[in-house]
Amino acid sequence: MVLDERKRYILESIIKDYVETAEPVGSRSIVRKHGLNISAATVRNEMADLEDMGYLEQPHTSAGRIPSEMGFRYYVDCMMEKESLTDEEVEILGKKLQESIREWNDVAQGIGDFLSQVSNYASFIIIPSIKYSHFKYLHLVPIQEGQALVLVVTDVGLIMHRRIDIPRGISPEDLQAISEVFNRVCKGKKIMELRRSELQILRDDLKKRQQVIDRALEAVDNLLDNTADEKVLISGALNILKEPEFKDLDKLKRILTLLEEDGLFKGIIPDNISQDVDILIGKENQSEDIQEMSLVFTGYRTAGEMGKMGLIGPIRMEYWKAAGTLDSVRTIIEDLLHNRF
Amino acid sequence: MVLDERKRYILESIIKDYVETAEPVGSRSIVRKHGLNISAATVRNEMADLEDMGYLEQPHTSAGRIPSEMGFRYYVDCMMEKESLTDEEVEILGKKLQESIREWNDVAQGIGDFLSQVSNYASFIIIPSIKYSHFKYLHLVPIQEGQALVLVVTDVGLIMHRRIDIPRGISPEDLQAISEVFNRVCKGKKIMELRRSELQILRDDLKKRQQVIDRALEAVDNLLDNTADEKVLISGALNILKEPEFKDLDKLKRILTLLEEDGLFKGIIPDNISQDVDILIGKENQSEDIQEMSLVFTGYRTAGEMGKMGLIGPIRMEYWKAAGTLDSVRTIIEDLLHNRF
DNA sequence: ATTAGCACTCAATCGATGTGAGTGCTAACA
DNA sequence: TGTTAGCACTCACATCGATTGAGTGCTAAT
Repeated sequence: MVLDERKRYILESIIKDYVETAEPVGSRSIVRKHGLNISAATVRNEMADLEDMGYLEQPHTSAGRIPSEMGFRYYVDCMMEKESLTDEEVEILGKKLQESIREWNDVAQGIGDFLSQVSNYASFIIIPSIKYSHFKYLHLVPIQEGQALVLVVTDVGLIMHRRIDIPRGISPEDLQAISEVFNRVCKGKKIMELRRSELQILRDDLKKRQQVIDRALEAVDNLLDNTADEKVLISGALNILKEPEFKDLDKLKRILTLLEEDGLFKGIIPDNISQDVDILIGKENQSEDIQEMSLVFTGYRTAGEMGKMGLIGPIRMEYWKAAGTLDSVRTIIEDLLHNRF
Repeated sequence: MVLDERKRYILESIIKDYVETAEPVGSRSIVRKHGLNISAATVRNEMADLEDMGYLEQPHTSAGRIPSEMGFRYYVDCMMEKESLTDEEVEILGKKLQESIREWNDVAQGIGDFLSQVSNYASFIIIPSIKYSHFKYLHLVPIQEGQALVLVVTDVGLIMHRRIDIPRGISPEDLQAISEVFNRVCKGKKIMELRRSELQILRDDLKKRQQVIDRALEAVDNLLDNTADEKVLISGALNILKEPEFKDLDKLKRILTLLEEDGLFKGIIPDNISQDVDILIGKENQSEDIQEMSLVFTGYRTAGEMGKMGLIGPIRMEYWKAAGTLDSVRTIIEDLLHNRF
């Protein structure tokens, strides 16, 4: 559907005003605020047209208009210009990342915090499952008599550990030797292939140290069970308290619960995701739970796998800023991942 | 102040009713619900007395009475019987703990979750700073050419790690040797004494491996900076959404923010804390931010240090259940800590 | 095609009124 | 002297109608 210049301008004005104030926008206030040299009556006619076409709606007869979800969709598809991070904001993020040169988990948390602070919406960032990353290194470290640490390192530099009990009398050299066997067998395998059953071969190989290997295998199993899933980090959930549309306690409760309970959240993010910024407005969301919210999200590439991140806000959302921010942040962190890890 | 039997019974009735319903309690409903064989008028006289003494108050002239903070205090001090966990609940906790035989951090999180679920209030659990625990073991583990892992183990079994860059040409044997020097010098020191300046001695000792030691020292510094403070875990913050006293959005926002932002929370928990269950009701709290809430908390002993945990709810709180729960959980986790770590 | 003018709509606000749960006081009673 | 029935009084809360005002749609003039 093609709109003429003036209709586009009016639609945009209404969207900007409505996003800012959360109030229906009237014809008078448009001419006043946006310096049009046509009369309110003309605007009214145009608005009536836009409503017929489905881009606007009226809460009730004597109120102004608000953009419909379709109106937002049109704006996002045909008119929006993404607003990237300012230099200042980029600098802030840079500093934040420099402070935490630590594990990627921490970095991700930092990025999530940044996203929610700069946008004033709730942010999420999903770290891809380690299942598909590659095993690099296993080390058995003696901790004290009777205990050792199983240390697993992956190719993206993720480090996981578990403590195990070992029989007395196993020397550090024994542990070293066992580690070496592990590494020989597992080199380059995918993490998800380190399953116990497939490593039984080791056990048969080295009868004598059977018990240590058994324990180590258990630890690896355990690590996989507990960390293999993708990880969801939410930041700034309380930002939604700022939005007037959630002054209703029940709504608020539903949404906060959705954001706080790990399990619930995963369901609302689409599976197939690209490196473009994608937008789902209100009922466009598959999951009913967030059909009164909008989702702006993108994928980021990390060592072969695809992570996801995005922002969650009201339908009346600053899509231009949200989309621009995500664009900027994605390129920044992909650079970072490429250079640092 | 001593109250006669009947006044005590009436006070208790009012507290139980008010905690349950959050509504002012009238004289009629007391005789009705609690099967007293005196008339409402008599109860009214008693209530007037209790109000004069400060144990009750009236929101307005024509409403029923609600317990004052002083009334709750009297109840807690002189009448309350703690209600321990049921056998069922103990079993649930046991199962939960068995599932997570992992790090103490995870166990603590599990306990926090349990507390908030079983009580329907927000829970907190504070893991004491590792500053005062003792260094047990340091290990430098080669990860790949040019990188090593600094592994620090404390006497309570906490394991921390940081990755460092090392010059090419350092062999695993070199790392082993350096580790041994570290361990010799640091054995039995408190973690907070592992500060860089005090370990310079190492550096002078081994000119040749200077750079590795430098990096390792940096890593240790870094670990201390980032993990040395006590750690606060909050669970079930959203439980406060259930309480009618927080239907006011502003209040709600203040309190949720307090619970979600790490820094803010520490200020509201008293410093000196014993292994008894302690209760702070409303304005008894030092911190203004939670003077419209109550705090029920206790200390737990872990390897020499004192951790803290507790529940946060409205003034109209089920103190008996909260206090009993904390009592039970404390003994359970002290057993656990004693046996397992 | 645009605009001024005007009647119309309807949410929101305000005030008056009624209702009811609960109290305090008094006088009678055991 | 403690207890109780009776009754007038208070006050939050709900309900109803009137008023207000921002905004619309329609019509007729430009």
